[in-house]
Amino acid sequence: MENENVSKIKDAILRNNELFDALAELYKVFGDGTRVRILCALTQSEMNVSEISAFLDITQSAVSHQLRVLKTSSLVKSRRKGKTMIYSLADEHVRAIIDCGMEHIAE
Amino acid sequence: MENENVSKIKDAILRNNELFDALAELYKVFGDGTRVRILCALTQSEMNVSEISAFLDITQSAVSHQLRVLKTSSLVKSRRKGKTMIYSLADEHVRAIIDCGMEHIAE
DNA sequence: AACTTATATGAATGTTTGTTCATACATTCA
DNA sequence: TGAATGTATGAACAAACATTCATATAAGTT
Repeated sequence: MENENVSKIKDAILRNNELFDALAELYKVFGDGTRVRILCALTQSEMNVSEISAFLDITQSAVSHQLRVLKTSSLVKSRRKGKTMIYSLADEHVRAIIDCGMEHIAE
Repeated sequence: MENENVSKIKDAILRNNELFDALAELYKVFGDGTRVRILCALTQSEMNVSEISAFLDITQSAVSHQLRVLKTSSLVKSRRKGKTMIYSLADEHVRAIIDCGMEHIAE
């Protein structure tokens, strides 16, 4: 009986579309080569836009567009330094998520 | 000097597009509400296609299509049981990746 | 064998998405 | 202030993708 209730709660959670959409949205951000590269680059050290662009050999415009996506998703943060904008990982979760995926690939 | 070499190696790794594309491909699979729901459902117990379809209220066809994607990505496995096909998570990494994302959302 | 149930699949369609190009905005420097 | 550098952004275009519908395949049932 207790078990049955738990099961019903689980069902309710599983049917909670908002939660899963949020989860899917998060992974969707990691689901692009350019963005993953940017995130991994920032794993090493913070960088400004030009540096990211040069380091990964991606157009400045493309980098900017993707940085906006990453910032909207709260995966990176930025601060101004003179003419440049320095980007860095927003928190350690990003690293954790990347590592988690890497482990699966390395299987 | 040692440090410089390490840095160069890191650079080389970071420029390894194949690895990041693989990572992005993996996350791309998680980056869809339907697929995440299916995976989470299978987190509770294995299910056949009809059960998944009914449980999540998604068309049988849509479920089948997405199960194929999940299977191609080695995230689920299947076995036949009479007329039905029973699907289950391929391994524990799937659970780990989902949990990892959940933690970020729950922040 | 014919029928029914369960699942898979192909084509069509509408939507989302990443990049490019051009250009605007912001900051420093002369 | 004007020029130069660094970054952001909007529009346009092509490619990728998820769902639906119709139908095919497969296994059990009578």
